[in-house]
Amino acid sequence: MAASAPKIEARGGENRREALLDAAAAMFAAKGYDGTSIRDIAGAVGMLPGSLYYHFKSKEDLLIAVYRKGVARFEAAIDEALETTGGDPWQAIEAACAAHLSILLDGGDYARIVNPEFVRSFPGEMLPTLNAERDRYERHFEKLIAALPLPPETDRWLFKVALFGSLNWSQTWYRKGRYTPGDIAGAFIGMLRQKGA
Amino acid sequence: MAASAPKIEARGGENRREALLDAAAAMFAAKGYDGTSIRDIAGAVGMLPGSLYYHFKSKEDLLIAVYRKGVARFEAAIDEALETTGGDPWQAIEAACAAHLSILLDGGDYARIVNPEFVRSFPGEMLPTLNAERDRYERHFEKLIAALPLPPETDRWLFKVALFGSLNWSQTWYRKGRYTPGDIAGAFIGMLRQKGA
DNA sequence: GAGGCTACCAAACAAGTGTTTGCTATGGCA
DNA sequence: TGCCATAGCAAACACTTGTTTGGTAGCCTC
Repeated sequence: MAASAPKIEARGGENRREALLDAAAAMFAAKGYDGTSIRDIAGAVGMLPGSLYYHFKSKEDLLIAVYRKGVARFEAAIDEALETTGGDPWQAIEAACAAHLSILLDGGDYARIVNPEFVRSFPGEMLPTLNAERDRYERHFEKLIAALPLPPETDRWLFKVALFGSLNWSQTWYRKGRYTPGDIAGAFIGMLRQKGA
Repeated sequence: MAASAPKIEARGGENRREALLDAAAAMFAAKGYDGTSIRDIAGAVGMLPGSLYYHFKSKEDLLIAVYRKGVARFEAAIDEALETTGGDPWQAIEAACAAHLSILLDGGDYARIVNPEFVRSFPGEMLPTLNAERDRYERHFEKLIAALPLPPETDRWLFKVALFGSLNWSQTWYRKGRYTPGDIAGAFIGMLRQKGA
């Protein structure tokens, strides 16, 4: 991104763009990409539809920007979680899962956009771009799983997708109150952790 | 395709309705509900857009019909799987999971529609109707899980959503060839099955 | 105080949307 | 033969969609 001018944000410069991103994230999450119109988004921040095109060159461009911000939140959360965790691999992956869940469940609207099942409804040409972004994030978890003391017959790739499935599925049933992200992460890891190890 | 029946089937009674359902399922699965137009669906079976309204009274009505057919497939598959399974609870749930996966992964386009993450993009008023349909299906699994000899501290509800997450997530990574639905079901159940029990 | 840049308005554009309406060709039944 | 339900055509309806274009008020610099 071009960031060479340090003063120009004096008047609603970057704020308006950010407001549009927030509104777009909220409405995409609520009604889907196709279900949300430029007029909806612009209207939510008190703008006319045409004015949005000053900040984003197309609706797809806006979506990509929202998506990037979503992935960045996940990455920041597990980076922070892993910094404060000791060497025990089970503890490390549980912390990463808890961080993942905290963004997924309480991280606002941006997190919803990142869900691959959500992404499937997007215009096809942008799919490779978005998936590459996501793959990079998942690699953090692959490393953590590689360090786990699992029974030798365990397929670690299947382990990853099983874990990811459990985690991401929580979006469909989670309601605030009953369980915290930490509870869920602990329970899931507990189920997957063989008693002998 | 039409080897022995040349043109006469252009006016088939129930066949045309079924053809519309198939086309709708395929296009909903590929491009989403909003991304698919009545013209697309009607055109796919060689009909004009208005003619579709003879068979379905609205686009939402068509979607509900597709969804119902999707859920019915899942139910038929696990009903059949459970009939031929012995009394061992772990064996029973593994069979149910394998049946669920075989529909989810190789069951064609109808299966995709049932995914809740997909359903979230549907018009809001129909959500309760669709979810009730799905809850009924999930209850089969709740019964199977209730019969499992799990450690006493295990939250069986979290066990269910963890398992369901792993299973349904497979839609996002599965490609034909490497694993069969049976392989995946066996591996997932194996991971969740504590060695001591 | 002239020029230029930022951020936006106002209005239109062509294309596509779900749906309704009136009509018609077909085939079975009395 | 006449009747009637079936299954679909043809054309329009009112509306929404993403996007473009031309203009302009306010600020900053020279």
